[in-house]
Amino acid sequence: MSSKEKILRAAIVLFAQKGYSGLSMRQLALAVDLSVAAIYHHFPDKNALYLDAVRFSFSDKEQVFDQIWNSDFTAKEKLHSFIRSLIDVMLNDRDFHRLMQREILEADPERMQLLAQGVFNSQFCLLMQLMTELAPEQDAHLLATSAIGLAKYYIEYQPLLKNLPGWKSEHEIPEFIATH
Amino acid sequence: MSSKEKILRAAIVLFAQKGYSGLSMRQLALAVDLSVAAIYHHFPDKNALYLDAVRFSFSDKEQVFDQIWNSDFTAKEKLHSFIRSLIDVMLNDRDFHRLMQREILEADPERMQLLAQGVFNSQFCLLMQLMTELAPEQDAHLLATSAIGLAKYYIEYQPLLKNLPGWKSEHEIPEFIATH
DNA sequence: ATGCACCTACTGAACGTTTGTTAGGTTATT
DNA sequence: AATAACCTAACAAACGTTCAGTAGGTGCAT
Repeated sequence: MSSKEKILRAAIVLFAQKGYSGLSMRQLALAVDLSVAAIYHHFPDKNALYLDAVRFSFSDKEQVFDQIWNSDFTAKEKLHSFIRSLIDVMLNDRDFHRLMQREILEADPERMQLLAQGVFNSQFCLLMQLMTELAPEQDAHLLATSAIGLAKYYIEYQPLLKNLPGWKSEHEIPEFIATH
Repeated sequence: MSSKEKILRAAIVLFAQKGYSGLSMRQLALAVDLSVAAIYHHFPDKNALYLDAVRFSFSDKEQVFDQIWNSDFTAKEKLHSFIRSLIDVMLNDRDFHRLMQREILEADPERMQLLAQGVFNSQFCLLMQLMTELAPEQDAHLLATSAIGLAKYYIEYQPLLKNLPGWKSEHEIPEFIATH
C-alpha cells in the first residue's frame, strides 16, 4: 500500500473519530509513522486532505453500487439491492457512517456543495434514473431522497429495533415499495 | 441577563455549530463581548464550560417535562405529552438538537457517563417509571429507550416525511402505542 | 462621613504549547 | 542526473490558561 493511501485510510478513521478540527496533522503523521512534511508532500493542505479522505472513503464503496447498476437485474431488484447494499455498507463501515454524519452536522455550505457534486452526484443521478423508470408519474428527486432517508433510518435504529418484538430480518424492502 | 448566562447561551449556539475543538475561548469571548479571562472567572476551564453549557441547554427544557410529570394526566396521556414535547423541543431548538447529535457522535466515554448521570438521568428514570406503570410485564429500560428513539426518528425525518403522501399531523402516538 | 477590608466582575498582557504550514536538505528510485 | 519521497527544523499564528491588577460595590469600625 502506498504512503498516500495509508495516509488517506488513517485520515478517514481519525477524522471520523475526532472531527476536522479535532485531528491535527501531527497526530495523523504519528499514526501513519511519517513526518508532517511527508503528508504535505502528498496533499496541499489539511482541507484538501480532508476532502480527499471523504472522497476516498466513498469511492471505496462506489464499485459495490456500480456492480448493481451494471447488473441485469430488473429495476425493482436493482432498487432492492441498492438499499440493501447501502444499509450493509453503513452498518459495516462505522467510520464511513460517522464521516457522513459529521458532514451533515457540520453543514459547511461550500464543503457540502463540493461533496454533493464531486462525491454523491453520480450515485444519486443513477438512483433518480432508476426511480423515474420505476415510478414515472412521481417526483424522482423526492423518491430518491426518501429511499436514502429510509436506509439511514434502518441503519441508525437497527441495533434498537432488533431487540424489539416483531423483528424480521428481511422486512425492509417490501414496506418501502408499498409506501411508494 | 447575567454574564454567566450570556456566556452559556452563546456557548450552546457556538459549540453546536463548530463542535468542542472547533470553538476557541477567544471566539467565544468575542461573541459575548468579554475578555477571555472573564470567562475563566466564571468557569474553571473549557471542558467544564462545555459540560455546563450542555447541562444548561437541557435544564432549560427540563421544566417543560417536569410539568408533565406533575400533571394529573393518566399514564397514557403523560407518555403522549412527553413524546410530543420531546419532538417539539428538538424541532424548535436546533442548537439543542445538534448539541445532542454531537454528543452521541463524539461518544467520549467519560463525558457520556457524566451527561448520562448528571443530565438525562432524572428524566429517564421518570420515563422508565411511567413505562413500568403502563406495561409492567415488559422491560422498562427497553421501552423507554425505544420511546426516545422513536421520537428522534420523527425529528430527523419529519421534514422529509412531511412532503410525502399520506402525512397526517397527529399520526404519531397511536402508532407508538400500537407497537408496544 | 470616612477610611479600611473584602468582595465580585472584569481587563490586558503574558505564559508555554500546539496549530497549520513551509524552506531547505537528505535519501531512495528510476 | 533527475525526480519522487521523505526528513529536520523552523515559522507565525492561534490555542488554553494564568497572573497581576483595577473598578465598583458592600459592610464595618471609627
